[in-house]
Amino acid sequence: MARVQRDGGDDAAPTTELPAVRGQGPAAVNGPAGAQGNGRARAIPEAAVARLAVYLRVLSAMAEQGSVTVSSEELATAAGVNSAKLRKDLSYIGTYGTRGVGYEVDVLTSEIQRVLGLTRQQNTAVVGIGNLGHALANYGGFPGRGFPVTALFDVDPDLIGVPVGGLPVCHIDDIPEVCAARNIAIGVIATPPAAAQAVCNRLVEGGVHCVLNFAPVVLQVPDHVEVRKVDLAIELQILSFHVARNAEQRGRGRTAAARASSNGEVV
Amino acid sequence: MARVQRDGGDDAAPTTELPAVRGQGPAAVNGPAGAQGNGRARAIPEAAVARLAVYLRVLSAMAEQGSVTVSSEELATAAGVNSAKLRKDLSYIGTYGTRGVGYEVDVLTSEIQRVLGLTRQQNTAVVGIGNLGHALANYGGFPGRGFPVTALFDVDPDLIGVPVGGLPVCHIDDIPEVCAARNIAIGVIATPPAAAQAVCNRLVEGGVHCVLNFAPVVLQVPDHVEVRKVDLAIELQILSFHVARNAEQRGRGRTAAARASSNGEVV
DNA sequence: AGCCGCTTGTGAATGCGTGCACAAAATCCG
DNA sequence: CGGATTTTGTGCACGCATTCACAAGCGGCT
Ligand SMILES: NC(=O)c1ccc[n+]([C@@H]2O[C@H](COP(=O)([O-])OP(=O)(O)OC[C@H]3O[C@@H](n4cnc5c(N)ncnc54)[C@H](O)[C@@H]3O)[C@@H](O)[C@H]2O)c1
Ligand SMILES: NC(=O)c1ccc[n+]([C@@H]2O[C@H](COP(=O)([O-])OP(=O)(O)OC[C@H]3O[C@@H](n4cnc5c(N)ncnc54)[C@H](O)[C@@H]3O)[C@@H](O)[C@H]2O)c1
Repeated sequence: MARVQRDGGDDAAPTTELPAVRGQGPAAVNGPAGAQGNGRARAIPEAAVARLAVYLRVLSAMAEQGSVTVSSEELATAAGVNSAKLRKDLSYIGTYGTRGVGYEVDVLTSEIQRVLGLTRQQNTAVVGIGNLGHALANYGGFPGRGFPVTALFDVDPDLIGVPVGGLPVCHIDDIPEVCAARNIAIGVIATPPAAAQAVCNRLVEGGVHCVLNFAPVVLQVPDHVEVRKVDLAIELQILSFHVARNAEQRGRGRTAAARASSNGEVV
Repeated sequence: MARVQRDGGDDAAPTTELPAVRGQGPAAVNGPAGAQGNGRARAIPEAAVARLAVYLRVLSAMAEQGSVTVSSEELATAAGVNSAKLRKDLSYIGTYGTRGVGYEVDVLTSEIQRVLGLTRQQNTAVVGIGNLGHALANYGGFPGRGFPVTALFDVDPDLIGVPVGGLPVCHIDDIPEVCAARNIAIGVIATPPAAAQAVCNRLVEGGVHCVLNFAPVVLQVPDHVEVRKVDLAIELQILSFHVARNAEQRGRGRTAAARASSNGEVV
């Protein structure tokens, strides 16, 4: 397992340890006895991790554009957040800014990459090479960001062995074996909902600890497996709720608060 | 007042008004004067709205399976959440349970649909008919859940006029006009990142108030427009963080306490 | 060198979300 | 018909997240 290192990482960094997220479990264990032995590393809130990934993308865009330093204000507006929140997020990973000046783009970039574990590539597998699976397998944004797609799986006999995006499709019965052999870290499920749980179980068998699920079902997994789901229908329904809310608000004369233009347009 | 009209159904329900979410704006304006005049309707937390959509899906699966009533415990485990949280979520939309028995599946279904604004279909447009856009246009799960795809747009001359999923592709210059004409409520952006902002602006011109964005950029929109983004690279990076964290934890002997069901929230 | 303006980093306050625990209600059963 | 049983609905407390506000620190300017 060659620890594939990304750009010329200063892997040295002796001071900062890799922090751990803090108790998100029920009844957090922070009793008086809970004081954990590791003196240093502060915890990173889950919500902050998600934003760090956004900052990373904005930073890379700025680097391409030639910027050398950024202020928290600049970076914050580009990322669509409050500047205080941004500074607090960055403070979780260390102190890399210069007061009165801002942050060095490349320093901040590599520090965030380090904390997110992006100095090491994560092999990814896609299961279910249908409409969505094809798009995912062909998408250049994954390998480009350190997530090479190194295995594809499906159950359809017509697909087995066919190369998609340059990689031949394997049969789902081989999931455990192939995942273990190719050191797959992340499994992406793009099968019909009915098959998702079974596929997930196979992935876990193959030693996959992280799953990204596109199928609209709630997966049951052992404690040590992390699942994130992307559910487009739910996203649309949340938007639908806002449509209804806005229509309601527009119906009655609402206090100035939020509205900006809201001129004549009707639903 | 044009209260959101929902189809014929049981509009009776005199008690429950359509509630509004509370301050989600940046720099929320909830100053001391912010006390809103509407006495009754309680606010639904944003997080609860996302979960209601999940409950809805689980409920429809249960209805197909022939269930007539569910207890909060059943529904909660099926949805992957705490039963207390589920009951609290449901309490935001009204009181439809029977103590000692549970909830009637069809009643709960229609009440959640009502609150989410799903009694009315939301016309949806997809912009950028590439790999991802094709998958979205062909996906049956959208029209099946009340989000008919009624417009497709692209800039590629070879695509204009070509039917995809039975619907011909229009040119992006026609976005404002076509969106207004077809009463598009939700716009889905699946273009390359560089084009996303321009496309978004056109959608807003066309009267679209809700946008679902797949392009990895932060969109700038007027206050009255709601944007949700689906960013797969960020999802993978969050998973990557957990890989790194677990590797770290596994390095040292860590107390068992750790993890429970975890995730839940849709990003 | 010393002062000034700018920006970071963070303590503190507030608000929100979550989970617990229990009273209220409704059905079932003796 | 009354009590036992079950399950809802919610008050309450706690912890996380967000935001404010400001001292600390750094560079540049005079
Ligand atoms: N297409 C979209 O835009 C879209 C949007 C949102 C959600 N989804 C979800 O993503 C999933 C895939 O969608 P799709 O449109 O690509 O569907 P699809 O039918 O085009 O593709 C499904 C693929 O999975 C394969 N498959 C079926 N059973 C399998 C199994 N047991 N193991 C492995 N592979 C199996 C099929 O052979 C097929 O290739 C579905 O769950 C769908 O709900 C899709
Ligand atoms: N394919 C995936 O699995 C995937 C995954 C995550 C994110 N994304 C993102 O989704 C977006 C689309 O991805 P894709 O793989 O479908 O790309 P793609 O290149 O296959 O398709 C892009 C489509 O957008 C069209 N287009 C280009 N400029 C346009 C413009 N100005 N207006 C309208 N249409 C325009 C192109 O003609 C093409 O049809 C990208 O932003 C990508 O980063 C894709």
